[in-house]
Amino acid sequence: MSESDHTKRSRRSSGAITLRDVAMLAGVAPITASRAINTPAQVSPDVLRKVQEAVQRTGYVPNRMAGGLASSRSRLIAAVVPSTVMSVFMQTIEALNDTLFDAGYQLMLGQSGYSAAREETLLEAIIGRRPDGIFLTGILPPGKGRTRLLASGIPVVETWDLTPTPIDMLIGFSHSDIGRAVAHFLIAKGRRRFAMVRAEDERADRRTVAFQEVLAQQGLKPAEVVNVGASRSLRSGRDAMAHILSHSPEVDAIFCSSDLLALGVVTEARAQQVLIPERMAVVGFGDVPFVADMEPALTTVRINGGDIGLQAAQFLMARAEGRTVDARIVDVGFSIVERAST
Amino acid sequence: MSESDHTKRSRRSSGAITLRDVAMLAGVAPITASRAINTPAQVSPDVLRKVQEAVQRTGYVPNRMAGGLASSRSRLIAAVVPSTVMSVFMQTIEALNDTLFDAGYQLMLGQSGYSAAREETLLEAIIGRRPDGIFLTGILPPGKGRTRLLASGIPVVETWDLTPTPIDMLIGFSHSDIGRAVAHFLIAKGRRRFAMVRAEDERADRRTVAFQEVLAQQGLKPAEVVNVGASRSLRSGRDAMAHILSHSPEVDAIFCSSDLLALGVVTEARAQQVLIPERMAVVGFGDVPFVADMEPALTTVRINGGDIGLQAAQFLMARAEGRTVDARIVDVGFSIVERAST
DNA sequence: TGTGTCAATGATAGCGGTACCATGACCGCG
DNA sequence: CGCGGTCATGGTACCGCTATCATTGACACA
Repeated sequence: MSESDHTKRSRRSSGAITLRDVAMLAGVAPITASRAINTPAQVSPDVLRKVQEAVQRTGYVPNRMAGGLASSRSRLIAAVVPSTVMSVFMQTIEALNDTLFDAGYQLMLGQSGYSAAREETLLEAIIGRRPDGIFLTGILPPGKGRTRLLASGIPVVETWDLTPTPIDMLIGFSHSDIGRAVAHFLIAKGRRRFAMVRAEDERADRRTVAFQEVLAQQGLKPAEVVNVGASRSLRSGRDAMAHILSHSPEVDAIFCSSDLLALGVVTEARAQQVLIPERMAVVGFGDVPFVADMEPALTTVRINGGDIGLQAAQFLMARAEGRTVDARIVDVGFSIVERAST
Repeated sequence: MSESDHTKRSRRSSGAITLRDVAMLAGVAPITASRAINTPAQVSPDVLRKVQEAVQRTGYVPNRMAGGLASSRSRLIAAVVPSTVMSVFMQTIEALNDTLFDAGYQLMLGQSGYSAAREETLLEAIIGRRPDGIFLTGILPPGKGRTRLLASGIPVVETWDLTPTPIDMLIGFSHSDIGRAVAHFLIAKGRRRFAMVRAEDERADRRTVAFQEVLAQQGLKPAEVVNVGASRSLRSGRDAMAHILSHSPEVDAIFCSSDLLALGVVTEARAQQVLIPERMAVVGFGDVPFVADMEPALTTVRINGGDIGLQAAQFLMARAEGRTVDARIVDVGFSIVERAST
């Protein structure tokens, strides 16, 4: 009845409420309290009620680090993205996170910053947490990181790309196909002199190469390529467009490696009174939410980023729970959304 | 010398390499291996070398769940954002993550989705991981979540707002001040009939109220307020602008609650041949990276989001490491960046 | 009445690390 | 030469939870 009738805690204890406290209050063994919380069907209604009451009264929040350590299931999923700001990947991450959260998983986010060295450190940090699954944007090239990941045995989903040799699972689409499809699309529209505005990125590379191949097959001149490097801003798009207009005035169609760059191209075009689509067709990439309502509305390559996130979450959770995933490689495809800029 | 001269592992073991394995290979006790890895200064050069070699050979990655459990330091920081897609907060999150990562911390991301119920569940999930710190965008209103957070004893930083009664630490700015400042700014520019385009959000509320107060003080008519609800898209901005133009044609200045809405307003203006800034001044909020290069460049309220993330990271790490933070409330202020839209 | 089955509960032994304390070697010093 | 102090290393006991196996009692059935 006094304020000090509880046993003294060990010096090492963090002092927080533990399952033991709840069990004591409910008058059951810790393991029974654990069952009442995690698998209520396994305990009697009476015990269940008492434990729930004790949880309420104490404000107990289970320590998931301890639980994870004991059960080898962290209920943590790690995601690696190159960047978070204004990135097409965020729709995927949002869908991933939503799906995971509703199923009781937590998301750990890591930024690789488009740098291989950083990615390696990041992977090590991630593996250290023993997540139940790892989500990667893009494909991990062979190297130490890939080896480590393989050795860790953690389920992995690579996304936003296609390869016959994924680490584990894969949900993506073919960048080469996109390059080809856009080339055919623009040629069918009557365009003949092309330019590309692209960031430094291996996937943009493959779109570029495929795009150029189609031009060559059709006996057209290769596209003028402006590489804006790591700077994926609207400004870079504007600068690239200014460069194209002054150095290659004959160009009548531009394929950009992101919607933001395309927005820059369109913006510069307007500033210089270049009519879109009359004099210049512009195609973006990503179909981020706002490009449909721009003026002119942007023609772009639509990727269902949310779907990638959703499926990735389901795959990873399935594997975390011991189920098998049969379709390990999923091609979600893409579509060219034709709007006013072409 | 054979392939089976190692002791059999317990049935429960995950089978991964543990510190014990490394220690055995190096011929030292586990605790010594631990020291070699975590506090190399405490061991002899000889032992250090042997342990490092063993780590290399085995590909050992420490289990941070176990470490965290034993030391009560998870090296995990949780961040709560309303949304990740096209959000002004992502610059803050990027800076937060970068700073934390370089110091060996990992970021856990949670999306509250602008919903109080979800935020509560989220907080519980977060506390269960025993992070060393929690980053919140916005201020947590009194309620169960706040109580729980307080009870958990975990360092908390609230951000992007100001209050005299934070849970713990606070890095932000005054939304009322912004509302007032923008009102004065536009009045000084000669504008007299105002409108506001805003999303449903308590902080936007306070900017609105303060804005209206100034108008009242100056004997001006209250601003027309268009509330776009939860939809923060460019489309909503366009629709709101269309509504204003048809219902309140006398309006000559609009303050938007986000840059994206402002972009919508500007877009609709152009579509309807409404001259900006001649006939209509537009002010945004956030100064996201691309609005400076739009046409016309957007006048907006600049918040140094990166700085908030950086400082928040430093505060949380300081507290996680037992140091004290003296300035618990930091006002990072804001500025009105005047560009071509006013 | 014996016994097999099943549901509910409990005891025990870890999961993989680290805090804490103990030990022994070595050193300098009075 | 004895003593205290420092350094490197090790032993032990946890951190807070769950897997695994054991126990108990109720009940059905022969």
